[in-house]
Amino acid sequence: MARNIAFNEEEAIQKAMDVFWEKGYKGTSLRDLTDAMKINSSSLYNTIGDKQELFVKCVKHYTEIRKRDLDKRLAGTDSPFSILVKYIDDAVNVIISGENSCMAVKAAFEVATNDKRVKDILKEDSDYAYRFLHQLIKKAIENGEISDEEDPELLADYFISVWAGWYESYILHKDPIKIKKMARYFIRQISK
Amino acid sequence: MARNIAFNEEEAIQKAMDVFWEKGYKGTSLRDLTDAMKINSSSLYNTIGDKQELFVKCVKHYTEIRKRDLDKRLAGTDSPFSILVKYIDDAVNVIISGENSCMAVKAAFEVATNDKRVKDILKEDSDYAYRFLHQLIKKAIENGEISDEEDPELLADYFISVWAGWYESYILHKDPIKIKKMARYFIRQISK
DNA sequence: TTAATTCTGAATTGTTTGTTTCAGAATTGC
DNA sequence: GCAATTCTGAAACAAACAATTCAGAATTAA
Repeated sequence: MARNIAFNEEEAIQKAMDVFWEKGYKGTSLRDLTDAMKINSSSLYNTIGDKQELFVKCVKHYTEIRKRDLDKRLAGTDSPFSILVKYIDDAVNVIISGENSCMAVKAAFEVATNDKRVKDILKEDSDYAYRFLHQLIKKAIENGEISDEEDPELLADYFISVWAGWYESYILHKDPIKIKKMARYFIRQISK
Repeated sequence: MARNIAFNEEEAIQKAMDVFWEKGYKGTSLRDLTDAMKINSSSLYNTIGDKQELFVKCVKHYTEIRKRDLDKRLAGTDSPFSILVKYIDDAVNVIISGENSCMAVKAAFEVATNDKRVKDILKEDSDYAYRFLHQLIKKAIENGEISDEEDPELLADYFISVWAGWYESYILHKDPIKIKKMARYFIRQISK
């Protein structure tokens, strides 16, 4: 019988993800990847596949982490509105404290236009965030914390868009106050 | 005395810009560029410079076109508020009718993090749009078309962010209605 | 026409790219 | 321990990459 694979695939993908996240798809060479993953290219090709395949797996990994995060936020006993506010606060803190932008946003602009698989994964990720926001907003409206004149579907889409734009703003201006103000404005607007 | 350059530099940069716009910086090879520009690589290196230099010139060219567009919008006799609404409408139409995203947004995510020159050009471009929006909103508040409780600086930043996010939304969902709804929501919110 | 200068195009540079090969080390079940 | 199987690592692959070279064509002003 055969021996087992000597490297931990999930750990390796995590390492590869970090490199792709920083350098982008085209900006990352296979040597960058194998160096970070600490495996030989033959092992990579025998187990995971080629560069594209690896990238797809990294994006999938990235979105799975985000999915788990959203699930955890729903698991608590906080009110829908306070979950929402906490989520927005945390999103702002991730933007203004991280060196890098969101990998999903970067990949959307660089890769999703050419690679259907990546696009579908990111679309699924976006839809998941949409449903997360949508249900919270809907419940918050029922609780009377958000005005019933607001459209939960629209607001969910709207937040996802502003949030992506905040990353671009922060790349260019590196101004935390700007982002914080916009977040506060968004919350104030939807608050009854 | 010496002969003149046989190719039109601005035309060549326009062609190069189209390629960079579509394929990104890393995704564009020098062959792609010289093919589109219809010049030899030696001519390119003798007149414009290397790939980076060319990209910087292309981004600059892109932002100059946008600058001229904003200036033209201010030149008319329309009210500040209607200039604003028309600008937003046009922005939406560009997003939902174009195959590609905004080059400035794409470049911000792919290149601006590594290349200071590109970042500075894009920052300047963003600041120009900011001033454009800011003055229109301010005047619209003075005219009573926008509530004086709104903060023109915040709203200008806010629109620039949502607008960038709309591009990501459209890449993933290709849903014109989504974008139109969000634009209408933004206009309705600021309308007195 | 001429001499000075500059631009052009084909060929080529060394490097880096993604990918494959294959001999041998490692691990397994029996 | 052994045979079967599979993983590993160094080396090598062709292709693509950005960039350079240089001889000669083209253009200029006198």
